[in-house]
Amino acid sequence: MTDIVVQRSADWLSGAGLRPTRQRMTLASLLVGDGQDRHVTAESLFDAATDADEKVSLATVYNTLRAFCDVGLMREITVDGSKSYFDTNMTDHPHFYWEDTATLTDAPAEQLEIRHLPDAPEGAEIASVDVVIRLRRK
Amino acid sequence: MTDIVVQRSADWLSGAGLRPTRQRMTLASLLVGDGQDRHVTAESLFDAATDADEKVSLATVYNTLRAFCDVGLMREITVDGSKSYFDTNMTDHPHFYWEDTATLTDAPAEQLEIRHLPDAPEGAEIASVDVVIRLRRK
DNA sequence: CATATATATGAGAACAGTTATCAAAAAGAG
DNA sequence: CTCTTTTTGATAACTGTTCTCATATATATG
Repeated sequence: MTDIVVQRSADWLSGAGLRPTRQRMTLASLLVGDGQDRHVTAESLFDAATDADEKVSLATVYNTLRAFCDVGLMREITVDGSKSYFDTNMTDHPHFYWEDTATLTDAPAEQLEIRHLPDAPEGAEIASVDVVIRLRRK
Repeated sequence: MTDIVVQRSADWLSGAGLRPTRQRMTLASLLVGDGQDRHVTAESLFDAATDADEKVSLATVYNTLRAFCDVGLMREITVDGSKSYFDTNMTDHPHFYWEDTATLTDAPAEQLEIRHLPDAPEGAEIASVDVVIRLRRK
């Protein structure tokens, strides 16, 4: 883990008021260490940590992903009934879901233009609008 | 179950080439018996059958919902990580997801106007576009 | 630096939703 | 009817996730 990765990870955590424990630093560096956004499942992040020879329990991966969401560092994306996906990109944007590999990537937000949205029914307000573009390999 | 409900349910099944067993007729009548579209989970449909004093096992509810999807009578909608939702409305349309009750309803398709959609990445094509409007009660 | 207090971790149990198993029952064909 | 195929359902198994709680770690305080 280079200095800049450590720095970025530490900043990311402290900016949200989270203590920089060894496990959180490990996961943070895997998530935002290179300054890029990332989409993970609990399992994929656990595997990534294991591959990097970092010991983090699966329970902690779950706890930590939830903690990151709670403090607004990540958001949960619902694309598939069976697994939860988490995204470090907090801006409002659509997603590509690759059906063959069950992976999630960002779709360019500037290419989505919604001209009109259904009105929220009486007594309700729109909390968010999720757009998932399902892709099939040609 | 009135004649028209029986008729509609039988037609719905036979149109898809499915045998009209007692269980399928029960579930079909609950789903499309009144000619309206419906959104269910396996559990909600099982409960509805139970409430109607019709004996259908939970396993059969799952089998049947999958069978209905396989033959194109229904589609599965992904809105929430924990449960699968099924919709009898096969047209392309957005959904309202009511966060407080975890229920799904149709949003008026004619009120959604997508002017431009991100291009599918090289080597991929768009299979479908899911739009879920999350609602919060005011 | 030492120690107290609050917080985080992890092994494994528990849990929810769903799928698989497979013998018994029911549907349709001949 | 009888035979063959399909469907059903009780229950076990499975998957992803959450819970439990003793132990370990981080930070605050003296």
